[in-house]
Amino acid sequence: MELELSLGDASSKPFAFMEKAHRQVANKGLGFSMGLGLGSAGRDQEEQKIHEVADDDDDDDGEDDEDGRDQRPSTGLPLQLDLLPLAPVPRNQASHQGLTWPSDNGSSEAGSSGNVGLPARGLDVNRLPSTAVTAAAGEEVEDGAAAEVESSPNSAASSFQMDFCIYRGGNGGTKRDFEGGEAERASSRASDEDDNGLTRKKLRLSKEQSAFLEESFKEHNTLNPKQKLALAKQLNLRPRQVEVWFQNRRARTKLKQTEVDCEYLKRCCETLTEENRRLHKELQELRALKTSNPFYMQLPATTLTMCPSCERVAATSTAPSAAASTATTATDPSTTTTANRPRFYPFSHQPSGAS
DNA sequence: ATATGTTCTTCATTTACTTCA
DNA sequence: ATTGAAGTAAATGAAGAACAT
Repeated sequence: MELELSLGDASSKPFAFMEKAHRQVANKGLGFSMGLGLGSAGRDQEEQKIHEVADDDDDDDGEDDEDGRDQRPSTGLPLQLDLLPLAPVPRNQASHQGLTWPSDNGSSEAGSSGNVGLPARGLDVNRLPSTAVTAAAGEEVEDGAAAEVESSPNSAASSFQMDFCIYRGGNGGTKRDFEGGEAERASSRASDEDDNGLTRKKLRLSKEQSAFLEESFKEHNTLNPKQKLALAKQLNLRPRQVEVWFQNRRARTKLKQTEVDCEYLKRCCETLTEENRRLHKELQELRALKTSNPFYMQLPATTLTMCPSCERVAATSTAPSAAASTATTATDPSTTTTANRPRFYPFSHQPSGAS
């Protein structure tokens, strides 16, 4: 039995303790290992682990690796519902997880999937009317890529774009209905932006836009530039909005994971407390045994040892003479205790390999 | 090898907006 | 109908890493 609480430096060997724990569990079901890495190491994997299952099937196709930076082998991390931050993932790590994202050829593929049965109603709450967009194109100083999208030949007429118009529709339960409120809000936003660029207007994404982004996020939690542009085009958003949405989404995922981690650690703490209580009790019993048996009184030290064969824990002790001789010659007690000292095994058998 | 600039990411924070009492 | 607190999520800016030159 081994109690291991690892704090920090989870990046050095991320799964060492997990392997140990799994071995022990497999052996006798008594192993308990707990790893806790604190710090920034491996924060990226939290999200990745969450989606690893979904992404596993796609790891090989690599259709999104055209820009070269995203080409890297699969990490092959084991699927674990553990809470252990892993080693840091290289940038754009998620890109290799292989989603079938739009490529250069006009993104019609993604567009067809992107339509997801949503009706095109020709009003976008997050975009100015096409004429206004044209007029305001010069004002898009925030994101040069947005202008690129707008000016792209592919974007002309937006035959494949999703046109979102429902503002938190359905049971989202806003007080405003679409027919009146949305058009008004959209136009009012446009006028606000036109009035002064200083007032930051937060553009609420529609339910459909959020759902589509959510689906995309399930496939990948990060975007490469092409994916970002394609998504933006599909959703009729600025690329910067898509990027920000993914950033915030990753933050939410991490926050949720942190909550789960806290819950898990709480349970682990309770378990360890209970284990500690049990070990204290066991220690008291052993001390009582020691005082009641004069044989043990002559031994210089009593330690708990696990039998390598049966892995039962028992008290072992060194013989006085042997202990004295090693004490005079040994430079490193930790190495001499097991290597040189004759051992007393209180088990019913002699463990294999024991001298 | 080193310095510099660019791009991208995460993180903490701000702020617009919604919901509810 | 109004208001203010609380919650949510979009947006911002700083800092750092990776990469190219």
